[in-house]
Amino acid sequence: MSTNTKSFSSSSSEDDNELRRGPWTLEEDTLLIQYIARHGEGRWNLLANRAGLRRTGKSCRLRWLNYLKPDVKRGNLSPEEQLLILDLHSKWGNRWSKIAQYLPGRTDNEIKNYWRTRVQKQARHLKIDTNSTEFQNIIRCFWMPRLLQKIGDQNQSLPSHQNSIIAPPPLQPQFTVQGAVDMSGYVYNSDIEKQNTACILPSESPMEMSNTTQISEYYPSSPFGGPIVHHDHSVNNNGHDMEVFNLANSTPADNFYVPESESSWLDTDFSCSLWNMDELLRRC
DNA sequence: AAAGAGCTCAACCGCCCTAAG
DNA sequence: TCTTAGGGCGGTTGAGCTCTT
Repeated sequence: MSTNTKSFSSSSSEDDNELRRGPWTLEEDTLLIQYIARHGEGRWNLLANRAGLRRTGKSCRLRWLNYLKPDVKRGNLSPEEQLLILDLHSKWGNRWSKIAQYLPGRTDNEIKNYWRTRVQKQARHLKIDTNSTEFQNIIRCFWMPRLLQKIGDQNQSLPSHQNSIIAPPPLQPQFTVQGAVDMSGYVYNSDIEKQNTACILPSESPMEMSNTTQISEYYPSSPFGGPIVHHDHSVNNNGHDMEVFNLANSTPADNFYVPESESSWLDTDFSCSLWNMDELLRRC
């Protein structure tokens, strides 16, 4: 959206010394860009004066960083970026600027807006607090896997090399929990707080989930697009040590085999750190 | 076609931290 | 040590756009 088309609140009769507020004009943008091109960023109050802008230093800084800076990326967030935001927010909370450091070209303002308009909206619809364990589980169990599927779909158009990881089968909805439909099309339980489990369990699983050992092996989200119910070690035909990951509702043919030497790319708690997933997807 | 509701996102506010004097 | 200015950051607002009825 171009703010240059918005109405301007200041009148032509306003005091010349009065600071301007509201949408920036094309002329102001040009002044700011030209000044920074010549003198660089920083000392924003001084910059505002010397550039001839009747704006506060803060306003200039914000306009530059969030809109005018050449490397600012426009347009919708990609699934990868959305996934990273969800993952990093689960770790750091509302540390928007810190999260933005991991999304080149995206501003903290943009990420904050995404969180408030997309993520918080879902929580409101479900009447769940975004900081609650329930909502975190929904993100981990349904939203993130769905984004991973989208990323996988995108990557399927690329040449694949069946090397270290066996390509996953198309992710089918593995949960039959009754409830609302989230923005990614999955069905989840809107009354989740009534569940006693810490995470949403698949309704059907090839693994018996009742004993303590196997439940301790259950990870609701994984880089492979679904919950991991078991993992083990094996040796392949070439004599290489492999880690074997079993997903819910999978057959042995669907297992994911990751060389031991590569498994360090996985988070120990399978919390879907994007850098690890990115690397895994690249290697698929 | 019109009106109202809902959504998006640029911009502002106010608090906090840090460095310089 | 205290004061002050600059800058960073998270929260909030509201104009304009889009969607729905």
